[in-house]
Amino acid sequence: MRPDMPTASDLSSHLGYWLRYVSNHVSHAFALKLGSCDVTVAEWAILRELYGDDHRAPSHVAHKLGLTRGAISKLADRLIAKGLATRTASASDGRAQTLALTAGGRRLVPKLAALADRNDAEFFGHLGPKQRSAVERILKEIVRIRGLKSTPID
Amino acid sequence: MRPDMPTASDLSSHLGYWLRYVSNHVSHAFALKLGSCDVTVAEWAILRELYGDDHRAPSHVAHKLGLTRGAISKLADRLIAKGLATRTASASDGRAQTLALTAGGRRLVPKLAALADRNDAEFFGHLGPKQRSAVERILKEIVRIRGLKSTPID
DNA sequence: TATTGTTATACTCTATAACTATA
DNA sequence: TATAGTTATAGAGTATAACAATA
Repeated sequence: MRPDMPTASDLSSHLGYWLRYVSNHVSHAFALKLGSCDVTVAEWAILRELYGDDHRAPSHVAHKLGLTRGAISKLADRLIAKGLATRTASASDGRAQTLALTAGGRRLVPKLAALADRNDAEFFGHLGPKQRSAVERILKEIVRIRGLKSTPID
Repeated sequence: MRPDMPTASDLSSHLGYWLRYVSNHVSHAFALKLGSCDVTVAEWAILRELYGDDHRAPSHVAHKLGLTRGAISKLADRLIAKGLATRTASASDGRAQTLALTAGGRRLVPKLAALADRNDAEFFGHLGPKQRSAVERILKEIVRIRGLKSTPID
């Protein structure tokens, strides 16, 4: 370091930086695993969402995942093309649609979840249960706080 | 939840999932702030790297940031086009290059760091100092462990 | 042959904005 | 007019692989 250099705060201290660094690598490793099932990380997020909460409006999924409706629309197209999900028009509201898993999609989710388990173990397996749950709690807390604060996404 | 549904491990328990969720939002919010200085998040990572460790080989930067040389090459092009960095041929090795900040680039880093500070505060400001340093330690530890394990990136 | 870097190509991810159809 | 959803467009981010120059 140069003694005459402005500190620029402490460059190594931004949590966002390390979060992005680690997240990029965790997601990339996971993407390689999911690739063996021809599914991407973003697709997995939707499958996972629909698995617990089937027949949902695209806008609901968008809100849950923190994405725009346009993004969900495109991802849903891919899932449908792969035979993993369906899109159904609502009977009561001509504008509304519903997303759901096909039988194949539903069967696939536990397999993908096993890959997610393995990926998690590779990156976080060394953490003790207390550390692990502390991280999980902190992340979910941020989502909660930001979720309340956030203006509608589009 | 459907009582007959296979558990698929616990879908809400993948740290990688929450990490990606939070990281995406933190990075997006940061990108909006950096946009006011016409800098992207990936460009910031390089500027930040060169600020503390100037005149570095692209391959060194790639290794530090966990990216490929091709990715650095493209990002460096953009930084050079913006007048924030320079690329210099090595005298001793005809293949080697060196990246460094321009005076303007060096002046810009503290401003960007202030934006990073602000972004961090928005997302992590509610954490106590102990929580904060715990998260930081855990993230850096993962980088350390994975760094040792990882095969060269290309 | 091995290494440093660049370039060409291709995808995913995601947003914004315009648009369609319905309410 | 407002809302649900789709589509068009665009750009960031990144990888892989082929390539050129040098060692």
